[in-house]
Amino acid sequence: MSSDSTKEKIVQAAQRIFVRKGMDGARMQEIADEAGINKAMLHYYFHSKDQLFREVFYGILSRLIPGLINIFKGNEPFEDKIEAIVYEYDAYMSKNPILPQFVIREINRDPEQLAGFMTDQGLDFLQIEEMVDQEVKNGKIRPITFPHLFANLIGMIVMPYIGRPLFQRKLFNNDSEKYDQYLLERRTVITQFVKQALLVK
Amino acid sequence: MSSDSTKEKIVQAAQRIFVRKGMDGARMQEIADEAGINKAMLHYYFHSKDQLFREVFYGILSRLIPGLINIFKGNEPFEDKIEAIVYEYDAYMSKNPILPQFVIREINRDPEQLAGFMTDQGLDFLQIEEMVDQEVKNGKIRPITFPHLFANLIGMIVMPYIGRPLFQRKLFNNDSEKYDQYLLERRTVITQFVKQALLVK
DNA sequence: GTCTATATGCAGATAGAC
DNA sequence: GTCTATCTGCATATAGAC
Repeated sequence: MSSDSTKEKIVQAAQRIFVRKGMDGARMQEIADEAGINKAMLHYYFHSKDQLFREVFYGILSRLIPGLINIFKGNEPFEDKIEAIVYEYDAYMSKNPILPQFVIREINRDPEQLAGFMTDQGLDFLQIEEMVDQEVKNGKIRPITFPHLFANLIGMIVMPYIGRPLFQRKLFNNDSEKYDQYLLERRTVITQFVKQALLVK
Repeated sequence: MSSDSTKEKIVQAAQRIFVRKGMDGARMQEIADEAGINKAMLHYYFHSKDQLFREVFYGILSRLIPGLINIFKGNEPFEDKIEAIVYEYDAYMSKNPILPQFVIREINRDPEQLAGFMTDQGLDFLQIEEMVDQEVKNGKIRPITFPHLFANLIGMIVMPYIGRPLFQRKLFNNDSEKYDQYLLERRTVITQFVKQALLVK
């Protein structure tokens, strides 16, 4: 149907523009141009810019979360889960480099809704918390609580994407290819780092 | 002089408002109200909102950087430096919780200027890079390059501040006091985590 | 459903009196 | 230096013809 395809074109275009410019920097006109349609059509399909943004944002997010949940629910040993999480998350971000910015914006704009969305998606932190506690109790990893482990992991994964424009300049002479290489390295580096910090020999 | 004190009042007010709402969320009117003066005065002392923001932002930043540099330049063993960095940085952020958001915004708005500012302040990453390489070469710490160590450290420190509205909800039942407690804990947790990951026994 | 043209509203910036 | 009043521009949003 032609209506569906127009809506789809809009979403695709909005994704690209939002990814390139972020929510604030993006202009509805730009998105319309990118989609090859008229600005008014955006409002026909999505009442407001904010709604369009959220549609795109939660679309991207909802394609990430199930993978993470599956990893948590698996029966692999803890260290393998860590590795899988890092790889899954990082690979997804390399395809959607603006995702952290999206999340940060949404965290501050409407944390209630974001939290609710995660719950709806089946992301249950309490469950994971217990899992981590168990690992500690069983002497598999050094004592740490989930909130700390979580902040450590996400922080390490996300930081080079958030900081890229600065880091690339200050640390890699603004060499974009070297930075991409660096990003790839981080998967193993982070995994190693966490294992060394947590695994009891 | 009354002119100086007005300018100072503006900066103070802007700091509070920017900290509370971020650059985009802040309104010039709000800042004027907070300062108890007229909106036009803002433009008298600072030509534009952007300039005011940068004045505040770089003001806050310039009070952080010297402390960090001093730590790097000291002769303490590596692990003590890590600990000192974490404490210094984190303590500063607990007083300026919006700082990470400021930095993120500026990183994306004008990374060139930010990079230049850091250089002006005497923050030389190359120098630190060599220091880390030396520690590795001397077998004091496990192999890691500075860019990786840097991203790991900053990421872990900064993440709970960036993610607070979400983390507090999902991990601490929205209990603000518990979250403050958690933030305090992180200083020792991060230090421990990094030491365990890097120090060779 | 799709377009052109226009309205709305806001926030930053300026003019100009005192 | 400080104010009131006003302008400007832009970006979102809508009206209405086809």
